[in-house]
Amino acid sequence: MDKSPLEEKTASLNFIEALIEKDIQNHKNGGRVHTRFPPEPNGYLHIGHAKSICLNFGLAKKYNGKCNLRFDDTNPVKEDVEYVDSIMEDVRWLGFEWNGEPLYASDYFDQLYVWAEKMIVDGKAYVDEQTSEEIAAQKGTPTVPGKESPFRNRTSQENLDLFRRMKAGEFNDGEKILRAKGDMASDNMHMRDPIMYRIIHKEHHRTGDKWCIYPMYDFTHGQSDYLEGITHSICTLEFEVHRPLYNWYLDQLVEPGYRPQQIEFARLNLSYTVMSKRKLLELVQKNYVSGWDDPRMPTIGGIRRRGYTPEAVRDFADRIGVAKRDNVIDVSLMEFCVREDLNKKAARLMVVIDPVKLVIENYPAEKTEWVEVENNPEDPASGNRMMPFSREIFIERDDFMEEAPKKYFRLTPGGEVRLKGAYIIKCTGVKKNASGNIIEITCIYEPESRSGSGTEASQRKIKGTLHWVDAKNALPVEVRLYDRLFNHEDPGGQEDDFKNYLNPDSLKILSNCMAEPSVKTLKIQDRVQFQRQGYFCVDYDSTPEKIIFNRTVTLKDTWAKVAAKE
RNA sequence: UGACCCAUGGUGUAAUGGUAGCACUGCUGAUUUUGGUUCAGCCAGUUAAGGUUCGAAUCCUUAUGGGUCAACCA
Repeated sequence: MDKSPLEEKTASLNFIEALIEKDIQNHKNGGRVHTRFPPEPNGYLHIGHAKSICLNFGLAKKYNGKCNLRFDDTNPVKEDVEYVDSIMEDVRWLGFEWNGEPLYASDYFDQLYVWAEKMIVDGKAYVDEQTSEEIAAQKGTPTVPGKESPFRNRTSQENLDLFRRMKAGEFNDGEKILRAKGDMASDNMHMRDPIMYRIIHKEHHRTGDKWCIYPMYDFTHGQSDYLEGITHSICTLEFEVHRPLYNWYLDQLVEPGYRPQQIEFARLNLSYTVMSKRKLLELVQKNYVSGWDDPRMPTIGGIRRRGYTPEAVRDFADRIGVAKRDNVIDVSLMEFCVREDLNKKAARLMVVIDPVKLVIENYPAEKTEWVEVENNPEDPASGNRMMPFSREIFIERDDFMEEAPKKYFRLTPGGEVRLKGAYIIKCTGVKKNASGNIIEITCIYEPESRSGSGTEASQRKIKGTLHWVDAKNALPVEVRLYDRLFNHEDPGGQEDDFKNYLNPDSLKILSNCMAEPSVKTLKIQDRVQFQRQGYFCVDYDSTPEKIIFNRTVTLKDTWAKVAAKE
């Protein structure tokens, strides 16, 4: 039986959970927990949003509460339905289902308008008709107090009339705005007569041409939370300074009592990538990547296409924790999470990425036999499969060296190696072309050494085991080797352009890889392990004629480290 | 030269006045028909100085460092 979260004293809580548990114990809001994920539909979601999604939906789940999906769509200039659909897809892919229908801040435009008029009638808001430059100039700076607008003391009647005419479309964009009467000397810039409404003659993706005035974020978010009965309104640190305004608007508009509480946490930063919408957009627009879902992008679409599982992403979100201090998570933690998940789930396959032909001289020319190999040693239920084996096979070019360092235990001239699932072979020579490149390796095999035969020869201890593919039955496939997009830990935080730190080797396309015949049964997005190499998934571009794999992540490679040191 | 927020190993995160722990990374070693997995172990931390206290990572003060705030963006 699951214990209630409140009884689980053993697990430590993050500061938001601690706060929520205190609220539940104090029976605040009747002990309800209701969160929301409030994206603006003006771009694609990235791994930072995934942290927020896991947090908000995860909290609701943990405390038997609800989590709304609410699109913060108050600016028709930037927003589009295209994004709404992709955001819903991403949230669902991560494995979460929102409470009821998707909600929209634009659903509350009528109520917000009523509230705006109330502010005017109460003498707490006024119509300003200065230019944005004038307003900015008189707003002061964080260290210099602002000055009051010359339009600040109009009568309520005049303000109401002007505001209604704004709504009626009598003015052009930017001609007039509605401002709240805050405090132009406040240390908090957001309290210096914040703008409530602006004129935008633009069709809205949901309300069409009903409105030509649109509320600002600050005049929308808290009220939306209030209307939805949100208890804990979780957002990132940069909204901390907005909190006084968030609370102030509600205090002006609604009866004392229930209030949603804004709580801020530190956004996710990941090493070796950029997260800002602007920079990601630039990568797409200038074709440094193939699109928003390029497998190198930190977007949820990119991560999905790369082959990450939702489970791995959720586990990652769990492990990075939630706190208020700025942080940079090492991307190797994310790689760890996906390896750990895929190790349990991914079927093993033999694929030779950089093939070189190997001929077994003492193996009959016409013979093909079938050998049995495990699908996944970590999952006995996954069973075994048969692979063809014959005189000519492909092995990895890296798995042979004419002059090898001491700890190299793959194939060398005169050396022995085991072909996984098949026989022990011994190298007898190499053939090279005119330019000195190896074109063929020759070996002899030990006929008694077949794997699983139980013979003494088959049980001999051999240091190296290679993956291989039967040449006659090999299927050529394309493999896209992805690596980190940037070769600097913090490409966005440098003096010069972040694009100077793009990793030139972030994508290598190899089109002559040789796969075992069973790859034919794979479908788009299937995830597998290429034995000894890494985890791969079948790309969207794949067709039955041309199978294409994306490398999700390499296997940990102890040898690569040793070799690099030599 | 203002207000607010933050400060624990390389990274991230716990310890809620009472033994500084966990994970990732890195490094050893064992096991292994994946140089994978698994297992065992190691390196490494409370920004500083005062104060309160029997006792401080935790509370207070100051300093230092980092972050946020001056869109008719969210």
